[in-house]
Amino acid sequence: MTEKTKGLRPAGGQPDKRRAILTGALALFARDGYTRASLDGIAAEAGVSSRTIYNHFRDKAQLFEAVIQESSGRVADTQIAIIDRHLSKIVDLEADLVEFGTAWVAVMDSAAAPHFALVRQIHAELEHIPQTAVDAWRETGPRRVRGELAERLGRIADRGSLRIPDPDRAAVHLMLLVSNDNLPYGADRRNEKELTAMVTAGVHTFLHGYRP
Amino acid sequence: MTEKTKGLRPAGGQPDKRRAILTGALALFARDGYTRASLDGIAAEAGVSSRTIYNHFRDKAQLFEAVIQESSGRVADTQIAIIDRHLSKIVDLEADLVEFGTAWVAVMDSAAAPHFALVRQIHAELEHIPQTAVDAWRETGPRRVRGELAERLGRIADRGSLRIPDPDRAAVHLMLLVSNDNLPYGADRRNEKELTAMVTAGVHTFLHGYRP
DNA sequence: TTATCATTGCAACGAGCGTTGCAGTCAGAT
DNA sequence: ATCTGACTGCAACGCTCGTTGCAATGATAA
Repeated sequence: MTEKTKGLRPAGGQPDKRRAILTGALALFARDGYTRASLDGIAAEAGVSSRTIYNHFRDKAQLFEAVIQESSGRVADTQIAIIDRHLSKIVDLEADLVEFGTAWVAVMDSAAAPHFALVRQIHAELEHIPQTAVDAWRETGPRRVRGELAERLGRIADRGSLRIPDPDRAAVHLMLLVSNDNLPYGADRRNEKELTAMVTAGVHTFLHGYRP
Repeated sequence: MTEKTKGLRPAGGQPDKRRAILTGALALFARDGYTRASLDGIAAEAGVSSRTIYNHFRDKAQLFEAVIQESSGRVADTQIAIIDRHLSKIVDLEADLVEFGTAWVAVMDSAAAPHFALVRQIHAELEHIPQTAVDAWRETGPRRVRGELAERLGRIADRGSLRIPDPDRAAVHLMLLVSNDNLPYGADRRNEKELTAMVTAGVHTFLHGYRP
């Protein structure tokens, strides 16, 4: 509303409105969850009439699934970029892994923080989301990222720097260790120093667990 | 309703009713989450009039917090029992850790499955639960378990079987690795063989990461 | 028996929410 | 200028839910 519309508009609603809706819906779904988040709240957050949402999405459920898909794809791209940037050319394996882990937790805690709050909502709502949507999300999100990371680790193992019997499992282990999976086991909120200490310790454990 | 009341009854409602309410509320809160779960549904699940719930608990929020506390304490006791049973007397460290991990994931997947579904709901609802309740839960639940496991690991390290700079971190790493943290990274549902493979691989990584 | 008390069923309230219809407005395309 | 289509504000619907009040029931303790 506060901005002027510019450019052509394809069929099915204006794309900037759609993007605004998706962004606002991500924010509210992430914070409040599917049931608690209201369409009026989403509309307000997006700066859009609540009636417009029904111009772009069939109902609340489909909006939720669209938000999941959109956010998952975007974040997966970001994570894969981090993987490519830090794990393509290896010079010092431990140092490169630490830098990878640092970038990993940084993006999880800042830019992609709403997305991972949404992921917690998804995990809580799993019984109420149609299986097809869950499968689609897993495929375009975590599975794709895990596959990319597993491939990189496998390539490093081929060069002899690691011994990895199961690349998928190694990828999961590395992600778990460097991110502490969002403090589930009673950890406090971390400052900068504790954060790098966590990443370093995780990389250390991973490295000695998979080093030949 | 269907059972006869027996024994004395202390002030504030009958204890079997209270337990039935807590059990039913755990089941529904775990499956549906705080907002979606209705008091009528909980009352039906518990075999109790919805009016009776207000005899035992002030409102829905306090019932939720009571369920969290009750379930967390019970499950923490179970987990600590597993820790004591498998990590007190060490004969073969790797074998004992694998047995520990096997019992760990078994209880998470069966007896305590509703509790960990509830934990996922807590993680999703964190912004809507009073800080005091969150702190109380962390203390009687994950923190207490982590402390117990850290102490055991530290004692093993004192005997020279492990080299552990930070026992708390080591405890978190071990729990993450043996449980894969409830398949967040795109893992499929596991059968029995994959489950032991997961535990074994996790123990292997942990052990080589922390072995001197 | 009588008194106490937890439990129950029912009715009611007020609020919030998803969803739809309708009329009006505004910007771009012909 | 006219037409098209998207957006908006408003009102309304039906529904669910948390919560409370009230009268009735049944069991226990004196």
